[in-house]
Amino acid sequence: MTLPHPNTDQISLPIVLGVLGDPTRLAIVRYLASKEGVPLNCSRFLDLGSKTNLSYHLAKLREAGVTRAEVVGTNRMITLRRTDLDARFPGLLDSVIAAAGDDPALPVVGSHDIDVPA
Amino acid sequence: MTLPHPNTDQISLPIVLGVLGDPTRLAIVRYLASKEGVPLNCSRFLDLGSKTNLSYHLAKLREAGVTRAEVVGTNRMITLRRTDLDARFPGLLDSVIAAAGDDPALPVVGSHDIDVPA
DNA sequence: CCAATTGTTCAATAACTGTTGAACTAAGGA
DNA sequence: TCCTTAGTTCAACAGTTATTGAACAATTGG
Repeated sequence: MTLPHPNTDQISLPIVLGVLGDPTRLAIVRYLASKEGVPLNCSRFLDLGSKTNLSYHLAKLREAGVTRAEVVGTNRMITLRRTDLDARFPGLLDSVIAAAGDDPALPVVGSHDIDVPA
Repeated sequence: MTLPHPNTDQISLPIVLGVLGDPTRLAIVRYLASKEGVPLNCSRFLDLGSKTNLSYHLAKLREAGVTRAEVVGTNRMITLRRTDLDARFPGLLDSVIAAAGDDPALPVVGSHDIDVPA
């Protein structure tokens, strides 16, 4: 009942870069990074596309080794494989997330989230 | 007779990542980084593919803002746009080059150079 | 059990990508 | 001038990618 993930040492640089070379997936990664530690289910990303389309993009990210998906009931809890990526490609994820962080051209997840004042 | 290049602020993160998500182009960038400062003409990369194919990949890199191509006679002198990329996406190029630096899966430029280990 | 929720799989499709060979342009040197 | 060198452009092609709706599977709650 677990989903296939590459081992850390199987993660390929060109594949990771290719997978990140898509605005939808970059937006997913940016959102995951902003909620690090919090496992999110797929529906969290529905702002970015249809259910089917998200399933496709999340599978790409998982197969590339960028994300991990854990099956919990009917949910797949998605997390960034930060530790693994940092070990394999030091600094890469940080610089990508920083660059994506203020890119207004990327689509946004949770634009209608409730703004919680401090 | 100058070739079109994007301005620094026009360089797009997903486009750069997408362009780097190809082994041939990563090999080109890795080689350019290893010869930084030295302008190289296109023929330098013929190990990686046919003349036509190289023209295609080098155009992709140039249009994405990763490389600069200067016309000098019948040659195009290719350089990495390191300063521009560092300004736009701090740390990104360094981490990509470092990650590519020891990737045995990438094709190699200049395998006939003085490269032979004892 | 039944129904709702969560997400995947499938087939179809349109668009894009990488690769090729032939033909082309442009500059430089004999 | 003619030939060579350096590189581009073009049309064609096979393969891949992103997207969609319909159908499917699995789990959970009533």
